[in-house]
Amino acid sequence: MAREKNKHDLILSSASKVFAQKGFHDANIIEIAKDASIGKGTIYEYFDSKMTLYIEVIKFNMEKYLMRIRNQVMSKTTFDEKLEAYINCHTEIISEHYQYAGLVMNGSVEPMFNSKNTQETLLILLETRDKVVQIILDILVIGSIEGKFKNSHLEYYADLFFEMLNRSALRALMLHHTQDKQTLEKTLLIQMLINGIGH
Amino acid sequence: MAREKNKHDLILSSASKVFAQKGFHDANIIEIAKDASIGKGTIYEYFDSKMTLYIEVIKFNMEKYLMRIRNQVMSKTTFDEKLEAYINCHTEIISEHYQYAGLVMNGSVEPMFNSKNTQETLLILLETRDKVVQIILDILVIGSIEGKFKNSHLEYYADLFFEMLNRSALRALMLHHTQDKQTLEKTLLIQMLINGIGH
Amino acid sequence: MAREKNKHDLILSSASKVFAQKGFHDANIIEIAKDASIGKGTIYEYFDSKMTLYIEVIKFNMEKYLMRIRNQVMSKTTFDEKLEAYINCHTEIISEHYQYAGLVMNGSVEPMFNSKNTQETLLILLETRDKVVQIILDILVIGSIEGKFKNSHLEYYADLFFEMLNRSALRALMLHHTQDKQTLEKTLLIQMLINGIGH
Amino acid sequence: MAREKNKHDLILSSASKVFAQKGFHDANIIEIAKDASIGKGTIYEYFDSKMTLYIEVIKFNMEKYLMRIRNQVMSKTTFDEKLEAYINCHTEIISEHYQYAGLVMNGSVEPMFNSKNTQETLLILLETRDKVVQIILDILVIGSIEGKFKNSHLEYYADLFFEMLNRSALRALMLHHTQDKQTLEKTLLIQMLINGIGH
DNA sequence: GATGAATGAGCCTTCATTCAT
DNA sequence: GATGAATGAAGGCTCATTCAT
Repeated sequence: MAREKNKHDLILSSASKVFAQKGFHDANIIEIAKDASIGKGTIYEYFDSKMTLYIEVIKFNMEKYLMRIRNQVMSKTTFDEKLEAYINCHTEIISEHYQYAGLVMNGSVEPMFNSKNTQETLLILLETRDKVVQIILDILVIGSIEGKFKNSHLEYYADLFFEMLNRSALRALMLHHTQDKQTLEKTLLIQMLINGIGH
Repeated sequence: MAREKNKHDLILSSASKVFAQKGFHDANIIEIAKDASIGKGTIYEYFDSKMTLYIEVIKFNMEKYLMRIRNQVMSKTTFDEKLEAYINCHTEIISEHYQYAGLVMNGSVEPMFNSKNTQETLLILLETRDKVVQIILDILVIGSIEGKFKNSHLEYYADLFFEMLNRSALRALMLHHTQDKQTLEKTLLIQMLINGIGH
Repeated sequence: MAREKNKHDLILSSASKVFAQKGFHDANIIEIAKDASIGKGTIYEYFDSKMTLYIEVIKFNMEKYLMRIRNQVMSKTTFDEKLEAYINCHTEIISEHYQYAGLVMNGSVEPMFNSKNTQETLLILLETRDKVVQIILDILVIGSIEGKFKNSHLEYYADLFFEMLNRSALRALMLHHTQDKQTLEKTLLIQMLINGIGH
Repeated sequence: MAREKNKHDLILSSASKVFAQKGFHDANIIEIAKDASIGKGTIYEYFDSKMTLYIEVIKFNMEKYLMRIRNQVMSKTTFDEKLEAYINCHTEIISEHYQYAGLVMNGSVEPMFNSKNTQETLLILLETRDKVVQIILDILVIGSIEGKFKNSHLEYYADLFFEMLNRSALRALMLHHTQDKQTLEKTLLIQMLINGIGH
């Protein structure tokens, strides 16, 4: 788990792993410390509290998630390529860290409902969500320019696409779909999004 | 809170309320007992543990949720009516108990990831989900019979409809959409599902 | 340690003992619980926190201390008898619980200097001190009536008597004076207070 | 804070300040280090432990306290002058470092009652006390030579004078007496000590 | 010698669960 | 059956102390 990072990121990485496996409450500081092969106290040298650490973990993962999506999508040029890049990238991320990627969609965080800390975390999630939706909107605009579909309510559709693509990926993971089934679903999904189920 | 229920259901009802407000970990047995105006110990006469109670609460709510959806949808006959009935009913339920209704979609439960208890709970959620998807499939079949769209991959589309309709409702709630915006989105959503964004 | 008290007073009694031996910081809840032969958690059924318990212990002891002094002094009638009763009673109390009796004089409490809690505790100590000084003043007034000395600045002398009598008792204890030496000192002290060292 | 001291005394000085403000337990090594503008580890180059440092601080202050008293008293010649010098000097010291000066009288140290360390500290306090009492005894002997009062039990009275003069000063500080009230009390106290309250 | 990052023992407090009444 | 007093395991966090640099 270690490699050559600084302690701060090492802790973040272990915390990310443990929080993902156990959730905020069932994760405990000792386990995170053990995973990072450091002492309990060291965590408190870098983070004020368990809650703070949790928030930082979320920020950390959202950052990584956004970066990866952006890089993949930007490396393509056409609507079809970009959309596929997005879907593939997202599916990958979800299968690696599905807890955190899922957070963007669920828009909910486990600990301390309605507390200030939760509000801060929610804000991060919503901001990340907005940024991803913007990426999809950019893709849709390209599709529109390519004449794939007409250009109305694209903001709304970007939102919906986001939900559906994510849901589809997450569900595939949870229901342990085969590779074939996933590919079929992906095709059907895109076809339906563009043409509706009427065609 | 009580009226004339038996203690078992009274506890279930209070627990449902408190778990929804606080989540599994932040909810206390004592608070549930107070809400039900009974003694702490009494809860253990009816439920083995906090975890068991939580699972029962989920079962209880899934049952209620399914029942309500079924009743509403069955009371209508055409595709349009049934779909609208489904959407309205679901939106209502979500705004009343969005924590629990949300569970069906998130397919995740807070406490003790990967434990036996969680597996049991997940099973309940997946079963409920399957039953709701079946209801939607029934609606789609009627739409297909009505000639609204062709009859292929309907099982898959039912699944997708479910995700999208739920997501849409949940998001409307979370983002505090106005009534007007909700109505517009609902219309756009159905239009897109049937016709795609190309039209 | 137990006898037949209610739990509240049992805890207070054990806490009094342990706090006296170790001071606030070095005393720990577990030891107090063990001394009272109860579980750690039980203490928190009766007291909100370690700090609260500490304050209650002080109140408890001040109460007992005042009561005892009052009873002893009231049971006598002449100046000489009352003064001796006061001295004897105080000496006894100090040798039994010298930490707490000492507090009245030191006017200082160990934990959290300048915090709200400390302020509250200080107030209790000062109030107790005022009440004891009043008892001594009453004794002095009787002495004055008896013609033992003239009646001026008695309030001030009551204050000084208090300090000196207490100090004398406390020092005797700390320096492990013999009974004889204590008796001699007591006599000398009273003599000096009344006649000064000039006679 | 530093000026030109060696590190050892610099630490002692900062520790003295912080211990006085917070008490032994609530004072942190890190705070002492910050006050001295040095690293935490450096303290352990000069002192074995927090406890050792605390003891050294007490020794340090007792030394300073004795020195000052001695210098002031020696600079005078008559009983009246010496006594006043003592009182004034002590009052000054107490208002500057009342925590430490108070220790001599209280004869108690906060941390670890009954431990070996505390015993060592107590010894220092008692030795200091003895030395101060000796100073007062010297003053009384001069008074006796001057014919102010007869020469019996002076050792005992020296002890009592010490207690009373100190108490008076400490109480004046704690109860925030005005300058006038302090002067009055000082006069009354000396008068009573010499003549008793009967005159 | 000076430093401060790292450590882990220790402590307060919570809360699910038990059980005598 | 109903209760709530009693319990103690568990966990977050602090801080004196160490030691590699």
